Amino acid sequence: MSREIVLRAAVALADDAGIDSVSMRNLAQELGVVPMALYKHVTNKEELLDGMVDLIIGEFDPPTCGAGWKDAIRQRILSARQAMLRHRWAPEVIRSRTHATPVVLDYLNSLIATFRAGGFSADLIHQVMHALGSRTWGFTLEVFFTPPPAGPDLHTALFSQLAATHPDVGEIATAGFHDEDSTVGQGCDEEFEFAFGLDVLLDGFERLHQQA
Amino acid sequence: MSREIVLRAAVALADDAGIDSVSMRNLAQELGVVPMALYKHVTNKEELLDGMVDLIIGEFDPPTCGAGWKDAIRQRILSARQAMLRHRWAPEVIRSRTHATPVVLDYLNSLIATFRAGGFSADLIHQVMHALGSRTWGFTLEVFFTPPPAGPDLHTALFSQLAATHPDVGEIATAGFHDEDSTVGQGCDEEFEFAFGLDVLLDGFERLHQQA
DNA sequence: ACCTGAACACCGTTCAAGT
DNA sequence: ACCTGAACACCGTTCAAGT
Repeated sequence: MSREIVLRAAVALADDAGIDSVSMRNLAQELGVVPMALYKHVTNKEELLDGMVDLIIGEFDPPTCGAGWKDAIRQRILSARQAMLRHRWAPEVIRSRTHATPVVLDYLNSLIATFRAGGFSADLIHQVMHALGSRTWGFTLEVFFTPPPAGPDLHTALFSQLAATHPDVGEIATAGFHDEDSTVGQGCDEEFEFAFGLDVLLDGFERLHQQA
Repeated sequence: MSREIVLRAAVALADDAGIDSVSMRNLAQELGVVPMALYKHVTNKEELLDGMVDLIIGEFDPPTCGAGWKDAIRQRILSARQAMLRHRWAPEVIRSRTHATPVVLDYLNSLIATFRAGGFSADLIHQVMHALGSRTWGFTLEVFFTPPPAGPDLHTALFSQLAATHPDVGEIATAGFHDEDSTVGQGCDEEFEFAFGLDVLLDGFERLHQQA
């Protein structure tokens, strides 16, 4: 029993059974231990979640050397996105963090260093980091676009209802499908959407940097 | 006692005492009613939160006619941001929604209609809505950049510690301050940051639209 | 038929009692 | 000194009993 073991068990539990089942009581039971025993390795639940995020950041690709700032940032952020896909609970936990751990600061530092190596001014880096927002962590907030977990038939029913009441929303929701065989309402290519938004921002940053 | 009264009381309670104090039990007590009485007007807590979001969307400016798509979208989203500033709990609640209510769909519809009136293709509108992400709701996810609620002296202490361990993060965090008198670590002009990121995206959308 | 209190199945965390 | 079980102060929601 160490902090490391507790954190890894928490990540495994979240991967398997979802983040809702990561309670102090449940995690303790998973480890065959009394709930209060966890508080020896973690001062409270917030610190447990901080530690889980640290482990996930550890899965991000290290910064690539030699490439320009744009490719380096792009690749780094896309690798962060892969980590989010492996741990679907991670975006929700990351958003709920208020405290930056040393591991978080190291990651931010390495992104900043990449922009700096590309000749960006401190002021522009500041704006750029804000503009990227949660994209630095490999996800964006897709509010209300996330389809509810349901069977494909219920899904189709919900979509026809949507198409009837809000035809424009229905058309836009299905536009840009890259898989022609995809069922109606099955969802679009999230990888493509993510990269699209990222590239609009990175291209904008490049233009602003060249103007300065 | 009507659904309207329950929802307005919930919004008022969240404004005054924070979203954490909006529990079914607490809200019922605020209304001088037994907890189970709320379930007459709202089927569960999720629906209560849905209704609260609907009320906040009702505070967004109506679409402006006559202007181009870019100004119209920009003004609409900045007005959404003002609503978020009046109800600081709203971003957290909006992010947690999985279900789009009719009010939400109407709002999305009106944004889509604005892009369509500007001549955007359905495919481009699809990408553009994804790229905007939570910005359509007047906020972005500023993970780990939100300063913890603390007195200004504790704040300065935390910042000097940050500057010692991660000087680059410290410099970038304070770069681009627009108020020269602002205390170290007091935070930057959030209004400016938000508009900056929004404009990088809108400019990118304009360029892509003109190329097509 | 409607309303409502107690109860159920949970939380995170405190704290005193036991070893 | 260390560990731990019971207890505290909460949740959202169910459900049966009372009117």
